[in-house]
Amino acid sequence: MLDKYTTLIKIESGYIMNQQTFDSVSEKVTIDHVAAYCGFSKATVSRVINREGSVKPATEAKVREAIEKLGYSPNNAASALSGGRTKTIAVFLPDVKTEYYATLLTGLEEVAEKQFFNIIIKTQNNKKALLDLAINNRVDAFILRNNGLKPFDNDVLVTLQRRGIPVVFIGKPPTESDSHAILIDNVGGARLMAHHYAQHGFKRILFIAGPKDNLDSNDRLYGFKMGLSEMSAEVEALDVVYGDFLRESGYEAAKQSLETKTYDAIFAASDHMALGAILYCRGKGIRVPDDIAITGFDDTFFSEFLDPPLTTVHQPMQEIGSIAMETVLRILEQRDPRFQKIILPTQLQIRQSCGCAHV
Amino acid sequence: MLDKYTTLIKIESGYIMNQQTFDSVSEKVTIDHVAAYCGFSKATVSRVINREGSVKPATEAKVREAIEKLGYSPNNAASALSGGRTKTIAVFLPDVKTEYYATLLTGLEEVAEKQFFNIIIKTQNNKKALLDLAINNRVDAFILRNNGLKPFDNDVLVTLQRRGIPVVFIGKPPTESDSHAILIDNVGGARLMAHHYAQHGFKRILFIAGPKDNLDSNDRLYGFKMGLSEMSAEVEALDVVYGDFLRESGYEAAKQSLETKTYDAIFAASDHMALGAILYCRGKGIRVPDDIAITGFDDTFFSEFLDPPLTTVHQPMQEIGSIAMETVLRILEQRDPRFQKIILPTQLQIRQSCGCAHV
DNA sequence: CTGAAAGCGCTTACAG
DNA sequence: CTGAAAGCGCTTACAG
Repeated sequence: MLDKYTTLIKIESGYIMNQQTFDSVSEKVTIDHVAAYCGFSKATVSRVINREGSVKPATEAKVREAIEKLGYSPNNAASALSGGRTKTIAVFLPDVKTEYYATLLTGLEEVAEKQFFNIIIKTQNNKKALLDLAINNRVDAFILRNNGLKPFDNDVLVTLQRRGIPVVFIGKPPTESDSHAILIDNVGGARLMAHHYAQHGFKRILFIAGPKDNLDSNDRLYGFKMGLSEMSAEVEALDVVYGDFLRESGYEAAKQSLETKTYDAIFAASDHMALGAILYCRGKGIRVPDDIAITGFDDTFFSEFLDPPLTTVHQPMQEIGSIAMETVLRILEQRDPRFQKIILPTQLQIRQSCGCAHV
Repeated sequence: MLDKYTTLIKIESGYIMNQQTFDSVSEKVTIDHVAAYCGFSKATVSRVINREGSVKPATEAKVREAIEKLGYSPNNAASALSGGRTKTIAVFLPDVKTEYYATLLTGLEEVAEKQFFNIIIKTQNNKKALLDLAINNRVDAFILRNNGLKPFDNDVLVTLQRRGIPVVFIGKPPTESDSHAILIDNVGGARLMAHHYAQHGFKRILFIAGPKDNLDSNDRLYGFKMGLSEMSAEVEALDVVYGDFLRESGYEAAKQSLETKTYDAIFAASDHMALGAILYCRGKGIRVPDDIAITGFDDTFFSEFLDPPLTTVHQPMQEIGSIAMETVLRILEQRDPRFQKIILPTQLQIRQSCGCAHV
């Protein structure tokens, strides 16, 4: 032990060893080193690191000084193996490429990095992989995004619960129960859009929805109808076609619908589908917004730069990510999260594709 | 041991235990279990898992059967701690939000997932964090994206090398040495763009570059000039302004330059800057491409949907990611990667912003 | 409030 | 080709 300790000191001060200069940060410092350095046992060192609270302030101070001095940071694998924290969070996302999820991930990453947590991302809803992470204690908690289509296996959720592994959902959780979830106000955003539609006086409206039983899409339609009726809008037609949130399906939906019927406006449940509809109109020489208004939902990066710039419902994507991560970390620290479900506000982003003039 | 083994069998067949039904996948199976099941020692089991090759085929078969039967998968923390594989790769990216990196990450993720490797992503070029991952054996290898501005500390690289941890760079590595790198053909792509410019007969050209000493940007300018001279283009002016690859800087560059001078065409070193330039022109009533041609580099998602659709140089972003990951895994498996440096081709993507007609 | 000791689940010399 | 044993760096009862 003394040997190790002596060695350590040398390294720390950057001495020459074996004909090579070692940098303090480039060599392994273990809990034994800091224990030796401060004169307490490694159990005690472990306790101050894990904030067990049962350590005398004076000794805590000495331990912390040693940690600082030696540049010690715990080996996560060892902690994990002995049942402690892994300091890593598993994140399951449908993909990582569409701007929506990329931005979400940015929010997640940002706060994780700040708290010295690692993120492991998985893009396949793979039951085996998920369980593996949980069972082997590779991960302290999960953040799950349910894409609204194939929900997570219930027995997976049960396993996590039985093992006491915290889970935070992004979007509606598969079971109502007592799961934590970060949601956005789909209903409210669509409702605002409806109010705006009423002001424009649109009478024949096409709603391009997401997949038929997608919860987000359904909420948006629900809110839209609610808003329309609140304004006693004299709607002659409110037709609904189903897409899959992607551009291509928006194009197809517009094509199908506009070939047989005319509308004053299209409200798409995603900006990508709105883009598809705009592209269809552009190809057909139908002018937006002069001949038809087209609006979306999401306010993704490109919406602002479309021609015409897209009127849409803004949702705080990055914030969803950062709040989800904060919630998870708060649960892990036993600081009871203040809310079980957090609903983030959406807001109407008026640009020109609805027919409003450029200001 | 027998006890454990018996228990295991019960679980495996889904028996009722302690008034609760256990699912085989939801309980922990260790190397001891499979050793007991197949009658060999755990050392042997470990050997077949790690493909040490020194195992008799007959026993390997039995071990594999046991593994399969019990649904065993090794505990990564334990492997890591005892000096083995962690089955996780660290990925350092400047960000994860811009489409460029999001797509890269998708490629990375895709092949990692397929090979049952985990990815830990970091978006801060944080020396401490990087070393931590390496020193604590949290990670088998690194994939590093040098953003061309603040290169990775050389002593970090030295540390990795000394520990024998494989590193693959995306983009030019900071030191030429013998590092693995996945590159794209910046020079070739820009050269093709120059040829196209020559065909259009553009004489007064503005090049909106990236940061002054950014390698990608410099290569693009180099290739562009090369292409121009190859065609003996009669260029009256080739001015260069520097941006930072982002939209705003493209806008500013266009503003500065077009206020004092007129150009036939602008070639921006990124699509985002090209977008900025287009936005500036749109605001000023300068028609693209009628009054001025504007082209970019990257072929990001939105380029196709701009008005006019952007002529640009396509680079295979997702492929860069997947090849980088494949290269890393190949190195880890000791299968010598076929190439030290891999340069992926770029190609000219002609759309309308250069003045070519819609076909 | 603190320490000695066992144990987490692997891998890897070392024998044979 | 295979096994017994030590050890990786922590955490956590259990004592005191």
